[in-house]
Parts: sequence; C-alpha cells; structure tokens
Amino acid sequence: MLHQEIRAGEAQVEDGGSGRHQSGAPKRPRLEDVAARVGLSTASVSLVLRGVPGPSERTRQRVLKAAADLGYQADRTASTLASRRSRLLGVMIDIRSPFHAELVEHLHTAAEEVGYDLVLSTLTRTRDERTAVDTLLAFRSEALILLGPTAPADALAVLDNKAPVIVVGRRIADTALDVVRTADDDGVRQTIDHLAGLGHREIVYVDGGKGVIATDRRRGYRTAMRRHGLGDHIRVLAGDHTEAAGERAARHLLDGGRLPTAVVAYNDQCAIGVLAALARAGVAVPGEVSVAGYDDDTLSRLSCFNLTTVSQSAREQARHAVTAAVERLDQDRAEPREVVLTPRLVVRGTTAGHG
Amino acid sequence: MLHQEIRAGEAQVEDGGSGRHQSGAPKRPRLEDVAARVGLSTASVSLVLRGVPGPSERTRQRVLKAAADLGYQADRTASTLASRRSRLLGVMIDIRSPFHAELVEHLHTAAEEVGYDLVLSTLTRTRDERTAVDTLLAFRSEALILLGPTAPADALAVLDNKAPVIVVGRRIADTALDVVRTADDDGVRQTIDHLAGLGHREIVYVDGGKGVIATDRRRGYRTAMRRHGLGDHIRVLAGDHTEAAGERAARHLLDGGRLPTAVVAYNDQCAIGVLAALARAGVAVPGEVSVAGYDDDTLSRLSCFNLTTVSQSAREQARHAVTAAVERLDQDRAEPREVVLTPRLVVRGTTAGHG
DNA sequence: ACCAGGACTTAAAGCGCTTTAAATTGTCCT
DNA sequence: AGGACAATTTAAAGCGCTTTAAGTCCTGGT
Repeated sequence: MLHQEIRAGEAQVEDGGSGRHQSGAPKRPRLEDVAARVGLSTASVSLVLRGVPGPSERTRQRVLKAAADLGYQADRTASTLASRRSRLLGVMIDIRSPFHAELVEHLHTAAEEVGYDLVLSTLTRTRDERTAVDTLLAFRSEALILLGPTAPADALAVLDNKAPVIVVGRRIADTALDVVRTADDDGVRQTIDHLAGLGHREIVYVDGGKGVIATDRRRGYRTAMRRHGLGDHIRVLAGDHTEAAGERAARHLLDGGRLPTAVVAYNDQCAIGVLAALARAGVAVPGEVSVAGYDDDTLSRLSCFNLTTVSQSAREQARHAVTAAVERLDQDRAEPREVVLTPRLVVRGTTAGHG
Repeated sequence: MLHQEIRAGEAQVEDGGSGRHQSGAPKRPRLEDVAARVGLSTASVSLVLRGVPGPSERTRQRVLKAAADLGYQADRTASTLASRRSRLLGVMIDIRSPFHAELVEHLHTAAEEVGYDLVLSTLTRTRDERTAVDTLLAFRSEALILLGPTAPADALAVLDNKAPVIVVGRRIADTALDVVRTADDDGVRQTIDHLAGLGHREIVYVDGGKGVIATDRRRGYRTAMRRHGLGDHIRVLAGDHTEAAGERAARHLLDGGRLPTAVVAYNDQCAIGVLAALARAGVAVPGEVSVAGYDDDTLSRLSCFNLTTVSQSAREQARHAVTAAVERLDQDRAEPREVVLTPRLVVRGTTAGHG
C-alpha cells in the first residue's frame, strides 16, 4: 500500500527540514532537482520520465534512480499546462448510487488502459449538475462522461461544445451526443419471457414514474406481454423508484383480493418494497407470487432477498464510454454514436414456475 | 442545471468555429480574452474575478459582464500553478460505501464554506490506497482526508510529510496525525444500555473480526455488560462485517437450543444476516428476539428491516475533518488533534421490551 | 501652480512542466 | 584528418494564471 512512500521520507533529509511544520513544509522535489542531481537538463529528465524515446539507456537509468531517490512525482497541474493536455476524463456521478460505483470502478481500469486518468465530481443534495460539470471543466477534463444526467438534451448539446460529452445510461433523442446505455425495454422483455416461460400469465408491472428509463421499461413490459399473447393481462400499477412505492403497490394488490402470479418492478428498490409487503402478508415468494426487479443492485444480491433482476453490464458500459471518449479525443471521430447494450437477466430465488 | 451554459454557446460565434469538430475545438476563453474585451490588463481582470479589493466599481462591472459574455471560467491548473495554492482537499474514499457517500456530501458543503474544493479518489478492487493517494497528491491537494484508511500508522505518518493527513473513522495509536472518529465502544454501550433498560439480560454479540473498530465495539459490549451486572451473560460469537457472518451466527444460536433475548451485531450488514436467519426460522423480531446493528447504513433504514442501529454522525465528522485541515493549512496548527465524537443510538423497530 | 497621497492599473516575473529547434557529441567513412 | 550523419542533449519559449513592485491619474491642500 503506502509503504513505498518511505523512500520519499528519506529524501526529506536532504531538504534540511525534518518536520512538516518546523521551517515550512519541505517542498516537493521538482524536475529541476532531479536534473541537478544527475547533472542533466530538465528537458532530458522530462523525456525519460515520460518514456519518450530519445535519451540513452545510461541516462534513462540514472534519471530513474534519481527520481526514485527523491521521491519525485510530477506535478499534474504543470504538466497539463505545458502540454496543453490533461489526459483527464471528467466523470459526473451520484456518489450514492451503487451502480455508479460499479461503473466508476470499471471506468478506472478502462481509462488506465488507454493512458487517461479520471476526475470524479459528484452530485449531492446541494450540488447540482452544473456545479459538478463546472468542476470537471475547471480541471480541464478533456471529455465528460456523465452518468445518468438529468439535464435537458439541449443543455448537454451546448456543453458538448466545451468538451465531448458521453452520456451513460440515459436515452437522448436525436442529438449529436455520444450515448452508451442498455436497452431497458429489452431487459423487461427478458424478465417477462422468463416468467411466461415458467407458466405465468398474470404478470403485473409496478411502474417507475416519469422519465425516459421508466418509459422504456414500461414499454418493454407491454410489448412483451402482447407478444406472449397476454395483452389482456397487462396491468401497470403506479409507482416510482422507491421501496415505499413497491410496498404501496403490493398492498394495493393484496387489498384487491386476487393476487397476480408475478410482479415485475421498475427497479430493485421498488421490488424489495413489494417483497416486504408480501412477506408481511404471509404470501410466499416465489411459492405463490414471483417477483423480479431491475438493476442488479447490491440489495438484490443480499441473501435475504436473493432477487431475480436485470443486470446492466457496468463493465461493458464503462468500456464503451471510455472508448467513445478516446475516439473523440485521439481519433477525431466526429459523428455521434449511440451504443445500446443488451442487459442480462439474472435469475435468482424470487421467481419460480407456476401452473 | 446546465441551462446557463447556453451563454457560453453564444460566445462560440466569435470564434468563427461553429462545430466542435470542424476547425478544431473552439478554444476556451482565457483571461487575456476577457482583458482585451474590456481594454484592461489581465492583472485587473484577475483581481476582479477573484474578488480581491482594488479595482474600481466601474471596472468590476465591466469585467464581470465581459467574463459572463465570454463564458469565461478560470483554468484551475494555471491558477494553482501561479498562486502556489490549489485550495484543494484530497479525499480518499471507498466509492461503494454508503457511509463514505454521506461523508463526502458533508465534506463538500463544509469545504465550500471555507473556500476549498474537493478532489475525490476512490479505492476499487484494482486501485489501492497508494494509487489513490498519489492521485490526490498529483493534483496538488493541500491536505489529505482519508476515510477509513487501512495503511499502517507509520506509512500514514510518512505521508503526512507531504501534506497534512486527516484520518477519518479509524483509531490510530500515538502518531502525530489528526484523527476524527466516533467512539465505537460508546456506540455499543448505548445499545446495551438501551436493551438492558428494556429488560434484556441475555444479550449476545456477533463479532466483527479483527481490526481496531471491531476491537473497540467488542470492548464496548463487554464493558457495558459488566456495568449492568450482566458479566455472566457475556457471549461473543465469531463473525465479520458480512451478511453471511450474521446468518451463520444466528443459525448457530438457533441450533444451540435456547435463544438469547437480544443480539447485537458488529454492523448493519451482519445484523441483517441475523434478521434473515431468524425470519427464516420463524422467530419473531422484536417479539422473541431483539436485534441491533451499527452504522445506520442505508440498509437499516429500509422499512422491511427498520433496524435499531448506531449512527456515526457523518455531518459532524465531515465538518471536523475539514476544520482540522484548514487549521493545519491556514492557521498553522502543529500539534496533532484527535476528535472523538459520540455516536448516537437510533432506535427503530427491531428492539423491544423483554421481561 | 505644485506636490503629497490615495485610488487604480499594469508590466513583468514567475509557477513547474513540455516541446521544438538547435547545439553538441560520437561514429564511421573515405 | 575531415566531414557527414545519427544519436543525444539542451536552451528557450511558452501554457494561463497570480502577484508584486512600479507606474499613472486624480484630488486637495497650500
């Protein structure tokens, strides 16, 4: 982990200052210090440290050693300024979303592979998208990867003039933006196929409210139901993305007398609300009623839920987002591209045969 | 949200280039552009934009307008380089932790109040603490706020030579580092007090494994039990921070014949495992057995769990962390400081009277 | 009129690096 | 030995801002 840092600690001695707060913080070594140590110009040192071909092997070795001895670490701000490139991809996230967490993880590895770094800026209750994006821009991000932005399409289009924008996880109608997302309707279709295959016919859908995603998923439900000849059983209950909505919907069903044999919810949170309400009413899942969610949320994996759900292939989306950014930045692709991935149904324990 | 960006869009016209990818990206306006527009020097513009007193009101207004017209936004990298200050606090997080998410939220507001910005660097499966911290340093963070670091104390101490380190959420024995944390033993003590007050005597504790935090909580349990004269009932079951561990522990209790009247778990994840196992065995909670966790995790708030737990006052910890950093940076405090906050018991629905 | 002093402005020198053109060194022929 | 050419190395000019010392202009006072 941090152990290697000790090398840098030794270097402090050279600086004369032992304690940080004694005679001011010991200045971090600069390129010049490394250069002086090996008796070369800063230009050569810079070349070596960046792995640019040119310097002789002997020079290379000496510089590397000197840099290591001093615990030298390039100053990003200066490099960025001088090279006119930050090699930074700005990523806007909602730090509370487990799914975003997963995306970030993969974005990191994908970016690293192509020599870019990430700078994260999160939304919070008091930090809106504009602020978050401005921060990314202030850091000179070369491209903006926005996870689930809610800003209107035209605002995003304007933003795109400052730096290529890659929208992840949200459908955007006819703009020149790059978009990476999964086919939400297809995810629900797979769920319905799965349930229908198990013999279910009365499959209720708990809606996710307004928003493109909710719309797509709802459409997926309707279309799939019809395709299975279950058009007459289509039944959409109002809901949203919360657990509370799921409970409400389930209670509604319970109060209604006859229960459907399966409930598909807009997302996992909502599905869990359904599960909770059913459990409280003593309805066996998946014995009497099957339940499915969407998102493959961390929640759904908890053994106490073990929810059948739809996974959005975070890894693939992350890779495509980074690729899109790199194509814009290094291969001057000009035409926008939309990558629509197919989600994957994850069958767990809340769905079972019926009939 | 992003709507205001449109102003910047208009400015593009001046640049001659309409499309981003036509004749190269339209360069973002520089200080010089703003200065030229109002016929002043860049020095004056800089002064105005930073709110430094000096420029006349007339100048101030004109500069502000010009900057707005151009959609000017200062380049952080250049400012940092020139001023030798980044006014950046580096924050190391585990992006998958809901608790860290909460801390970050409050860190943002606390930092903003004192004129600092945050730069986040997360741990992932393939990104260790060293990498995360190096990134923060490369951005020239002036101080490092590390959320739950696992690096050994001496490594952290060395790091502290590069920039003041503030450790959050972890106890560190005698170092010169600033630490902000909550009293873990006290949190468990409060839980035990609560349960004992409800008449419980047989209170089992499911352990959290090794690590300072687990140690503190376990100690809190033991001490509190003794204080209530329940020393004979002390019973610690092996476990860790996972749901699986909770289930295992609960099954062990179920197999053991007589159940305790209350189970206190190392954390919420673990507590939820306990809940799941008990539910599966048909044991009523809190009817027959009361259960409590620790962390006030998002999970614990789900209505289907509604778990009694201990909250770590994220807001307070965040504020103290930022304050500590600012004291180091702007008020040259040299003596290390440890802030130990008192956690707060959050009584929900899994604990009830007994006896 | 003339000058001190206040109110503004600005020229210019960096910050720590990258990059390009030019200089230096070394090598190999003839 | 002299020169061409390749291999290295480096001087120097920035990158876009901040900052400080040094102006420039007025205002009044005398």
